[in-house]
Amino acid sequence: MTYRDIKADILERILNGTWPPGSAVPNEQELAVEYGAARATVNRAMRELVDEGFVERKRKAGTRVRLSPVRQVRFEIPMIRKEIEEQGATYRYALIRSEVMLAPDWLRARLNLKQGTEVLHLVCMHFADGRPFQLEDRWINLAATPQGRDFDFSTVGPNEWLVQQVPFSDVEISFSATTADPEQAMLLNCRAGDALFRVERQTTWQDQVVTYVSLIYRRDHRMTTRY
Amino acid sequence: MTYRDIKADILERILNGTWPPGSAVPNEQELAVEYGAARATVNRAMRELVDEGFVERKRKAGTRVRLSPVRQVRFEIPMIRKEIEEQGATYRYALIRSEVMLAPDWLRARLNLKQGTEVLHLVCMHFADGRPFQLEDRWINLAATPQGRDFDFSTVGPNEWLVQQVPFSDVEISFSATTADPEQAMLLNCRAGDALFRVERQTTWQDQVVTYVSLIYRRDHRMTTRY
DNA sequence: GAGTGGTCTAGACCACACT
DNA sequence: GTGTGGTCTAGACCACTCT
Repeated sequence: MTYRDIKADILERILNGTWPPGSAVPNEQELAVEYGAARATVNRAMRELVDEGFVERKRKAGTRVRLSPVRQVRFEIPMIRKEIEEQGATYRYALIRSEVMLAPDWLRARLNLKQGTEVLHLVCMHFADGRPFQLEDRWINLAATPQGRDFDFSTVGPNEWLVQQVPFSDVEISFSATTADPEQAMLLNCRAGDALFRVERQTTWQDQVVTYVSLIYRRDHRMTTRY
Repeated sequence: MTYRDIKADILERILNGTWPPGSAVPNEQELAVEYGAARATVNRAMRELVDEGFVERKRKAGTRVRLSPVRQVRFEIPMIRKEIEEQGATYRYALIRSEVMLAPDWLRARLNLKQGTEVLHLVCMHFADGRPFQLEDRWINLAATPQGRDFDFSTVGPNEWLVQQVPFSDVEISFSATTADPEQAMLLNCRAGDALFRVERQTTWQDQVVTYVSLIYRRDHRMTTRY
């Protein structure tokens, strides 16, 4: 019996109703005896079942099957170039606009920036087989990443540049729907007022917001995953 | 040194550039000696770093810091009642429409159903503090879940019923934007043509699709998470 | 106080992937 | 073949939390 077998067996008993939601699961010692395994092996199986949201454990109280399984989705966030190339399409990038400016009020409030902070505002397009795929509207905090001021983003996209500057950080991401304004409609080759799919991402490093970006896709775009 | 300390220390070295992206990390034996810990303890720390996308491991080849961080998002998918109640709002549910019918062609194609399969089509509203929050447009495969035919969904929502009836092995979920048709606009109290945020979910058990549901939110709805 | 899970250890064998 | 991670074991001690 490997920990995988034990995990699968326990999960089977949960799913087929042997141990219904809310019921107690035998303790590790008992399961170890039943499966003829070490307690550490049972423990690993159970820890993964906790991770996946099937059971809850408390010291002394023991292990119980969750009433309603807390299912989690895991998304990979690929780089746009990879995403397009993995679809078998040709990737093309274009810088539309680039300007250094004082952070506008809405951005200052959102990113918690001091008054007078300069930001780099970039608007870029990402094409798949020549068709507009993603509109990237990015704001880079120059107080956190001053080297961005002089970098030439006309051939390298800001995301590819940033991941080399700030390798790992804390990210808040959100998905929503929005409507196309006239400029967005022109760039994405749709009509003003059309529904668009939007991903917003805010990246923090050491308590300082590095960048805020709004990634806008045409209405028919789907982000899909399995679990 | 606990495995948490070891993990934190290794992560620190990755973040501060001691072990830059692409570089090799010492093997488990060496790290165990360095930290004065058992190899199993180092192993647990490293396994979590793999889970979190910071390093890659291969037998024989050893452990390397990932070049481009494959960052992953984890979403919890709460039940709608909980989602609303956790916002401190009052939840209300209403069944709008319920009918048994032959699966329409687009659904048959999507769910891979045989011709002549009967499905239950439900349209439901979920309200937060009396305001439309989510429109649920659900299709239940009666070949997989025949007991749904006679259940009364006027007080219990289909999701709450389903999780008690059917275990599920595989879920495909996708996010997109769509436009309100006249009926949706009326139910969600917005205008036809408005942008809406849509979550689609298809649930499979033992190679048979159990249910397909489209969950529609008003434009201002955001799904947010951190990673 | 006592029962349960959380973690660590030292040692072992195995499976894979590279040579 | 050989080096690496993957896993298991038996035993131990600890930390939380319930009574």
